[in-house]
Amino acid sequence: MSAPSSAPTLRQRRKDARPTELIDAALALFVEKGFAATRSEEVAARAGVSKGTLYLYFPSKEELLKAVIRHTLMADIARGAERLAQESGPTGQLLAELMTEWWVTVYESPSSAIFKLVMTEVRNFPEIGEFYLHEVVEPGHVLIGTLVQRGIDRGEFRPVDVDSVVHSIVLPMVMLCLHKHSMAACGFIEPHLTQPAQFVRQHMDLILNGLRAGAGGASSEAPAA
Amino acid sequence: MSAPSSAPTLRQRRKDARPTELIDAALALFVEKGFAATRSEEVAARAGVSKGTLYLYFPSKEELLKAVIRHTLMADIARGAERLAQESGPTGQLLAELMTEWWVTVYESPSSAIFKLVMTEVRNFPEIGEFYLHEVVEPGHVLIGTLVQRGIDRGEFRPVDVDSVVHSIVLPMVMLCLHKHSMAACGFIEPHLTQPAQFVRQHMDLILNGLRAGAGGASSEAPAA
Amino acid sequence: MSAPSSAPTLRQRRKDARPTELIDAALALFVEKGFAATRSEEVAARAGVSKGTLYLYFPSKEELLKAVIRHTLMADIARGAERLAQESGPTGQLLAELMTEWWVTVYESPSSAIFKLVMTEVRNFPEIGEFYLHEVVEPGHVLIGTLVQRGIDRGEFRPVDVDSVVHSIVLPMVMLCLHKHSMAACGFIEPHLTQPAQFVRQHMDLILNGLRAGAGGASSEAPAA
Amino acid sequence: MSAPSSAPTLRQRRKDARPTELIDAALALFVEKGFAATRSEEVAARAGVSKGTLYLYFPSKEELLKAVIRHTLMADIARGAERLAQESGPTGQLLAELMTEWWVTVYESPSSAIFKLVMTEVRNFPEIGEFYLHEVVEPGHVLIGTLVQRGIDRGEFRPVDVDSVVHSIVLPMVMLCLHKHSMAACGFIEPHLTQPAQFVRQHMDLILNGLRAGAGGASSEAPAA
DNA sequence: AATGAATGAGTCTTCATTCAT
DNA sequence: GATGAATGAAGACTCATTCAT
Repeated sequence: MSAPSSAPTLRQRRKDARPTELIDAALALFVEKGFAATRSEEVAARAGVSKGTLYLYFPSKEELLKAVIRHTLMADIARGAERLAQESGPTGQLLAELMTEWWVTVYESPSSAIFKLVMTEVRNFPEIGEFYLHEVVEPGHVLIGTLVQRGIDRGEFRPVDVDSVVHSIVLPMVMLCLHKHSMAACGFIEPHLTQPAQFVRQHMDLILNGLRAGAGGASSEAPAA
Repeated sequence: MSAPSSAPTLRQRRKDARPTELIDAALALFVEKGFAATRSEEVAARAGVSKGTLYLYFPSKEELLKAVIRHTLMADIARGAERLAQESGPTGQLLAELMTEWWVTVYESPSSAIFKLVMTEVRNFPEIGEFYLHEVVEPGHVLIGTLVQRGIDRGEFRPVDVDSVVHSIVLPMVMLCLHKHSMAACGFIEPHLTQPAQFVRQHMDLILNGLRAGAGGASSEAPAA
Repeated sequence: MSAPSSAPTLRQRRKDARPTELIDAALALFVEKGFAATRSEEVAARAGVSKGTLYLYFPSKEELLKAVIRHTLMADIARGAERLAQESGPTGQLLAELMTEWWVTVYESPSSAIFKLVMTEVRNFPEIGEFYLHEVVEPGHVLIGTLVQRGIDRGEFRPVDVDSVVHSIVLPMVMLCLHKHSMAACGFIEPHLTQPAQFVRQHMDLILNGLRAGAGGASSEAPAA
Repeated sequence: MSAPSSAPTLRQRRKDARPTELIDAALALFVEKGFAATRSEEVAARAGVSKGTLYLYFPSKEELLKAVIRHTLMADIARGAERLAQESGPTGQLLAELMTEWWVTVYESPSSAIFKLVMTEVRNFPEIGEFYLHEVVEPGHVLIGTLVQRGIDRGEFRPVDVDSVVHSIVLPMVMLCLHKHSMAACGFIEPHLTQPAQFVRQHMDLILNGLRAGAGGASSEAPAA
């Protein structure tokens, strides 16, 4: 209807950015107030558009939620895998570095919010869980698990239950992200839980020490169930 | 219709039981669907009463939420403290036993659901966070922290940052509870995350090994921040 | 079920008083908040009984309303008529005395509240209007009208439209009652409107002066329409 | 479907008209059934819109009530004052004309309904009373009082209590309005109370005659309190 | 494409009324 | 008779979604 020459550039740029802007706005609000308690008009307002525009890009609030999760994770999913490519030196050190760099990044990025969102909404939208499990949990678990196994194989680590160790390593990091978007976001701050770099380092130090080859079980009980 | 002998108390008995029945129903639903997405009528129905009856005992849905948290935690709060009274033997063993018994109990009890509920709702109802922080987080942290410090003082553990270790110990346990009521409740089960007894034992074994006196930091970096 | 000898006295007295107590409580609340905005439990509470007891005496809230109006008016209806019996002396003086004594009494009695109640609720419960019209408005109008006519017949008053004069006489008095239970009850007091005795005297003085025989129409216009 | 010429304003025109349409609908219903007994959906329906639309323009039923009173009075408030500007001729005539023209207008206009609404709802919403007192009662009282005083000062009227006379003049007019929206609206019609023009004229004739200079108090009692 | 007025299904909450005790 | 726990119909208000402009 108008001249196609120069106009499309600016308008096009905005148009392309819209979905992302809406997703970012939705992520922030869904994580803050929960999906059910967030009004779609709020999302639109935060993205600087009107209610109607939201429905131009997403057919419903629920689809917006799914888009939020898919889109936000895409960015950070691969990151960890890349890290692994640079394997070199002793496994412990690699593991410590991987966790530190990766998790601090995740903690600071919008991805950290996804953990809370998934936790909060899986039971209402199980598809979310499926996606999250296959795209995030499993690859991540395998990644860390592979490293731990390598350490055992090389004799750097004592023989332990790999899956269990992976959880001992990862769960606190996930918890940190959840905390950031729940208690911490309300001002209930505990120093250690809001300085992820420091905590990850100390946590990995403790874990790696616990993995050190040559040491038996620490307690008087056997490590196995 | 019924024997007149026990009749006089029947009504009263029901009345006394109502708040608890309603709270239990509410806990289950709030944790499953979230506070905002749970209709008050559903809560009433699950408790076996009508909509109106709910409002006979709680002035609003929001007050019901607060009652749920207060009431449910009360039961389990003291439990941990009691455990500590039985201190004896080496600190590591005590710590492992404490964590195992206490957390398996918490994990199986309704209290485990509270973690999710608090996480999910703090940002909408900050009073909840205050209560949770003072009544649960802080006492628990102090309890474990005291034990770790004792271990260090007695030379059983190497010197480490106590707060950080407490988090390394506790966060995975909390995460287990969250997982139970989110992913696991949807059927996305990871074996280790749904057998808390086994995991706690292996986790504590790893941690205690990492705390063993005589060992330096595992990684090339210094243990202190 | 119990001995009929002495017990019935006290209990019976209370029982007989109940309906009246409930009616008084209802009148006060219906006039204050309106019928629709008054909860039946409030009425019961104000009468010192429980919700259920109210329904022992009145089959529904609406029947209670009608009972309130019937019962409350009964007392004061006859009063005016009695006054008239004592006719003696000049009509003007009789009229002034009648209005002063009668209306000050009505203004102070619960009957004054009835005016507001009827006004407020007729449109929802027209039966009320019928009753009020036949039992209160018409007798009262006839009573005053008869006196005015007598004054004219005797040559004490100039010839005027009797019905119109009756309204000029009575409407301000009714208005005083309405004011008492609306604006004045909220603290918006205008001195003249809350000292009925004084106002009635001055009002009647003005009216009677206006009725004085020997005077033509006051304005330049003819008195007739 | 419609001509595209005037189209651009159609939507806007409707939007601008909505608040007034809603207020008119609300006035009619609140006066008919009372505020508490009127459902907000009824108001919307009478204005030809849906429930939701009402809340687009007024945040709550209570705010709608206040808007009704403010908005409806605005129109007629100034009217009386304007009338006074045309002062000329003898005070009595001016007063009679003022009352006749002004009150017949008020009686026929929606403002007449406001008297009932205020009376009915002040005790539940005292702010209404404040507004009504300052914007209607006091200005009106002063307006009439000034005229009466002028008549006394000029020797046209005998000395009387001005405030009392103002009430003798005004209260019946207000009562007429109340009657119109209560008993009369139910079909309980008394001829004089529904022909305001005629009544006002006769009423003012009576009053002005009663104010005539040169006449003493009519009754045997002194005119002063 | 963007807007925001309009809708009405859905939810919280109240309250007249019932009935077991 | 008296009570008050329980009910559920009804009403205020919200919000996802549509659609005329």
